[in-house]
Amino acid sequence: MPKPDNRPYSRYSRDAAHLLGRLIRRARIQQGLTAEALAERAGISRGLVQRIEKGEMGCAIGAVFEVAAIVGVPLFEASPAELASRVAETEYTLRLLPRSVRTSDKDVKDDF
Amino acid sequence: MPKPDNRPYSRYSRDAAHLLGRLIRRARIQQGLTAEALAERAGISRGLVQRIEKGEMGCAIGAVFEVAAIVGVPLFEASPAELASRVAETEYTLRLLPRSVRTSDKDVKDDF
DNA sequence: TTAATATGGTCTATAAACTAATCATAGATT
DNA sequence: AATCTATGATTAGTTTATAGACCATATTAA
Repeated sequence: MPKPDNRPYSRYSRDAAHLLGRLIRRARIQQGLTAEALAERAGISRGLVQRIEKGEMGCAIGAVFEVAAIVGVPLFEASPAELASRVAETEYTLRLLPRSVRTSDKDVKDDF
Repeated sequence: MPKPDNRPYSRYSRDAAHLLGRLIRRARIQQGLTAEALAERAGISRGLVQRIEKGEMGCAIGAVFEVAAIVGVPLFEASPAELASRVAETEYTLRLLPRSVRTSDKDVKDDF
């Protein structure tokens, strides 16, 4: 089951997708860009742009991020250089961690 | 064409997806969570968790954001409350903008 | 008000994601 | 070193997203 749209999504992830969609839409309109024009630049259909701007959970993250990049919505509040830097940094700390996890269940830490 | 993985993605969007995947993987391992255990909690398959952690562009944004939320990777560097606040704020400024865009092509502003 | 067009919605065909199962390997624990 | 298990990868089958065309409506500009 590929996670149908009526199933359990947390409010946090839904809010995040929704916010991203609205930020994209706002940026597009502020730049006087047509939904169709944006779709062309991103190499996707106008219908997909609409779904992205609505924050639908089924859209491919590649399409969403690409559109965001085109209209200038920053991802991770980071510039291109900062993004690359964080990728490298995360890649490094990841190498210091165990590559496999022992027990199946442990403590959860979703507080932030 | 739903944007096949060999096609033109900007470096920025690819870096963003890649970073998110690695952040998720790091958080999961730090919490001693098995890929399978994480998949169960998110209601998706283990294979999808693997693809998400690799930063593949075809994954549904809902699945990616949900997994991120579960392991505690902040989206938009924001807490749940901040996220909701930004949604409302964006929704508001969006209402002040024209609902439809006139000309097809205008100036692009992807500098940040 | 009228004309032009951007948007929103719906439909069908196609491409792709996703699941589930399996296998091989690497890693961790005793 | 030996055992147990998590991970990585592959395959086939199912479900879904996406493209593309279309129509109706709303919005903008003249």
